[in-house]
Amino acid sequence: MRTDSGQGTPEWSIQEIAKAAGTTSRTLRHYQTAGLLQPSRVGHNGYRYYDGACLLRLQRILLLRQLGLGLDEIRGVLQGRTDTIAALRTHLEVLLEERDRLDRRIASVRTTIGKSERGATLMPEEMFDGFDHTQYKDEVEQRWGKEAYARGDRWWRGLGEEGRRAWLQRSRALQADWIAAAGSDAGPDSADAQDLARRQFDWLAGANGGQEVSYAYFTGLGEMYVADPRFGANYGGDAGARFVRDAMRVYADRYLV
Amino acid sequence: MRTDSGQGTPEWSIQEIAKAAGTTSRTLRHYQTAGLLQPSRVGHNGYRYYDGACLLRLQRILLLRQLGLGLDEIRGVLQGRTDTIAALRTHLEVLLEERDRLDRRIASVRTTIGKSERGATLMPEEMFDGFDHTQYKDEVEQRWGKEAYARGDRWWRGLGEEGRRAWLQRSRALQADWIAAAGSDAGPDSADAQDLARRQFDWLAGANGGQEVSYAYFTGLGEMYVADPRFGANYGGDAGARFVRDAMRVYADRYLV
DNA sequence: CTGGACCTTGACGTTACGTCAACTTCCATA
DNA sequence: TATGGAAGTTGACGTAACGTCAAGGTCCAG
Repeated sequence: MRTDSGQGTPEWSIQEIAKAAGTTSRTLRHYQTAGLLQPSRVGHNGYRYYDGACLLRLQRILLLRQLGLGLDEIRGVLQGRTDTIAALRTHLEVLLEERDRLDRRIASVRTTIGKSERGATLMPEEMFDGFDHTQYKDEVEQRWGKEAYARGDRWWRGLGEEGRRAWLQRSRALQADWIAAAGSDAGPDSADAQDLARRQFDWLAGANGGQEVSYAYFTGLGEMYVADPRFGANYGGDAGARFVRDAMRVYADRYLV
Repeated sequence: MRTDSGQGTPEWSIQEIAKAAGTTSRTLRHYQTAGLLQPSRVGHNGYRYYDGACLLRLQRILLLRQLGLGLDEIRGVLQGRTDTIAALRTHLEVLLEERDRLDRRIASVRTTIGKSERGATLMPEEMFDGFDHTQYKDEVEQRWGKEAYARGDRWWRGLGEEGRRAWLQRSRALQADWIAAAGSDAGPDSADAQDLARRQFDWLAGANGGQEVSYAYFTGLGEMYVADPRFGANYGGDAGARFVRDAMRVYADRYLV
């Protein structure tokens, strides 16, 4: 138990002080190498000994730790470099942001579970050009008209499991090729880009349920890729979306007049 | 950009598929070593190539990742070992617990900031025998009487900064010694234990503001250490608290009759 | 003197990659 | 054809805060 080093100040072994503070000896060694807490004395055999001041300092460290502060921040506080209240305030903001992220994630998981339960293959809808038919139903109706949505939905449901999978693979392949093409230094009127634009046209023709793809529809869609980041994201972000839009416009001017 | 391996199935390089999916090539290599996603083909030069099926699988992985699932769980889902919905439900519970912990931590940080602002040295009061004078005011009054609380509070405030620090060091030293003694196999009536009981008595006499420490008060306090885990925690938990109580009772029977 | 408890340093594991480092391969251009 | 740059590869370290061996010294009671 307690020993007196001969100078009247009581001191304890590493295990004793660890238990007293409700932690482990490993943690104490860790704090030492981290520069947070030095033993008050080290025996000739290398044993660490701690006194009352150490115990107080340790309590303080553990309090801040349990509030979630990192060892670096705690070191700043202990050295007086940082004000305790300021450190806590900063920390609080981090925690609040963390909770926000967590809340959003929880909501996402919940809706995903809900959708899965309602029979979605999970993610097909998500991937259709960045559109989730169920989630964005209202928006789609507003943007393309009620009739267009219903037609698209019928077509989509009519594809069947296998058909949807194939369709998505084709969509994704097309998007990936767009991204790769945008990364090269070929212009939107290059043969490669125009080939992609043609595939894009065919792809849309297939998706439109037999409805024709007009000049206005085609170029308008291109504009939307740029305007709406949720769409553009599927084509490699802003720069990629612009490339797609330009290539589509060139194609339309050339073949859809 | 895209290449055709000669079998009609389109494929992409590692960078291309990474960009298309909105991630990095490093991540793809990582998923491979993690057993989540193999390239559809590996060139004679070691280059990885991915096809549309890979892209779909990757999208699925990334979706689950962004919901917060770990790679292990995702592997289970992909292999069909785990039901997707079941995995998400389990995950949701983890997230909810996480948020609970976060909420509690946020509350702790907030009250700590509040107390610090109101001039607390931060943690002195916390440590006084597990009591926070401000937080547990009502409880103390109920347990020990209004008068006793006021007297203790006056005494405490009268100590001054330096005095409080010294007092706390003494308290902590005493508690640590109790814990160490409880860990040895000496009984509550051993010389060591009785020496501690005497120090405990002196300590209480000093804290009581000149008020005498009666037999009932001393033994009652010992009982409370066992009954109230918040007190007992300072003496090493339940077993430690029992040891302290027993030693205090022996001491009281011997010297406080 | 000896067994067991306690101490030391050193090093690996944890999570999902980010970030060099060293080296090879591919491809377009001079 | 030589070459320079972009892109590919494997290997390894870093991250936060310790937990958990491993191998070996120290202390103490019987």
